Amino acid sequence: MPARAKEPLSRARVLAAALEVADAEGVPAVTMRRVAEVLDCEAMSLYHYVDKKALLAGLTEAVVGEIAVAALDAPPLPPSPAADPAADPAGWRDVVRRRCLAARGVMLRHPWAPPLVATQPQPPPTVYPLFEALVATMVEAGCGYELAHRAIHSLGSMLLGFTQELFEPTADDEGVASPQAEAMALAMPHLARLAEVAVHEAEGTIGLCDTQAEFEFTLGLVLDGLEAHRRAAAAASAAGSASAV
Amino acid sequence: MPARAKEPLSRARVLAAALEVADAEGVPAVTMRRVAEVLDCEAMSLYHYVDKKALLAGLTEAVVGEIAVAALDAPPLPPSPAADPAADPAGWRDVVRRRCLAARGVMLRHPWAPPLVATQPQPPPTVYPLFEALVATMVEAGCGYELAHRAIHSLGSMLLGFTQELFEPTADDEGVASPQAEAMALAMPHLARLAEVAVHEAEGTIGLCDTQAEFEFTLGLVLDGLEAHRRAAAAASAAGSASAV
DNA sequence: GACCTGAGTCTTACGTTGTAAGACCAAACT
DNA sequence: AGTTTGGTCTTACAACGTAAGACTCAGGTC
Repeated sequence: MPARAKEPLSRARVLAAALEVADAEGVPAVTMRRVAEVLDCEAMSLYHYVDKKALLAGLTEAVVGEIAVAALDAPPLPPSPAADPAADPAGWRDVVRRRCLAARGVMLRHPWAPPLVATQPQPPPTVYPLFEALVATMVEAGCGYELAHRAIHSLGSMLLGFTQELFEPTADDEGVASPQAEAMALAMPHLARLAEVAVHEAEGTIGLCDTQAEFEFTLGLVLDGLEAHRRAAAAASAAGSASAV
Repeated sequence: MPARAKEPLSRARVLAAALEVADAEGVPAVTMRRVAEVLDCEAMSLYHYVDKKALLAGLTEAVVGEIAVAALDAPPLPPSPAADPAADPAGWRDVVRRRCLAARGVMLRHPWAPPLVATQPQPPPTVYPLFEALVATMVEAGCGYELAHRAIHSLGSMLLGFTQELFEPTADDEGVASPQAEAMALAMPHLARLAEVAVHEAEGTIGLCDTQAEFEFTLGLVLDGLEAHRRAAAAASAAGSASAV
């Protein structure tokens, strides 16, 4: 599908082409020549806009930007008439949760993204609007800046880490158990039992692990933990001001 | 430091050389020729043991194996005389916590590892002993297999994700604020405020974010959440068996 | 002894990658 | 007209992964 109508090159067009290649053929296929081919020009022409490093950095910028807009579009807070800060102490969790799920949705559409992001020396500036929104939500809900800061770290790392199927025993279970598999099961009784249980439970889902469910579970853990911290801090500060009165 | 006394090649020696190169010069430097140079032989000689893909897979296997032994060595459970299952309901958290911290320690010694692991199609078999130990600890403490399963996912993803400084504003703060930085601060008041607070707090630590502290905080969040689930499940099953009596 | 065999290593060679150097070209100024 | 200049293309090169096959040499067989 190359050969557009020869509109002029630009950094944006180069990055778009790179994204196209990455989505269709994976990051290793993103070479200067391949991208040039998509743009119907020569590889060396791209160097006026990016070299290889900048190309990958731009690609990162693009996905992260996509994540940011998806997360920001997700939930502009339900009606909330004349919202009083600290009036809706629990609602912030739903807002943050939905933003995280939206972000994860984008990651799933670009499964090559997490390792790419992880190799970049700097996070792209396109995350900042999302950070700002998350911090705003949390601070307005009565979490302090420290807690918001930690939340960013926790949630960001979750998002980066929750790509791979750390488990997934190659989907060749319940068939003829190979001798080595049997030996392993003997050596690791708990894992073997776990696999059985998981298989029993997984009736409906594809594969052994429902990664989406795992993600949502961990997300819930983290959000509940943050909320507990918020409440504790709020109680402490209330007690403090009460004793001051 | 090449030119060993010409002991014969072997898969193990090739992998050790690759690890050496990766630690000293990063993953991109791990080329067939570079590894061969360390082993004082020709690149093509390596192909009897690994090709490039297998080399990187073996490297992954090596780090993950290192993680597993470090985590397993960490805490063989404090004395615990004649331990009664479900007698020490909270102690499991410390065991798991120390294992996770040990695992992270290894990751920090090989900062190139997370993106490598994330690009591997399968997790290396060297994780399984660690998984087994973690599941054993949790199950014996009264967590069910489902909860142990989720814990593996949560903790594994944390470990993978918590590498990068998602934040770290290039360490050029408090100097002459560039006009663009000022514009950004205006557009993102909460982030600007957060940065101020973080700087104030970070007196002692290096950089803006104390990633180790963030990791430990999130780890605590997750472990506490898991413990809450364990307790809830234990209470429910106790009530169930009580009503059955 | 001579001979073969096969695992392990090395030589050579090819296609692909990123990119330096500079040629080329059209549009914009002087 | 001539000159400048920003953008594109040609050519070329070093480094990469690896296919093909030649070499080396310890071990077994006659």
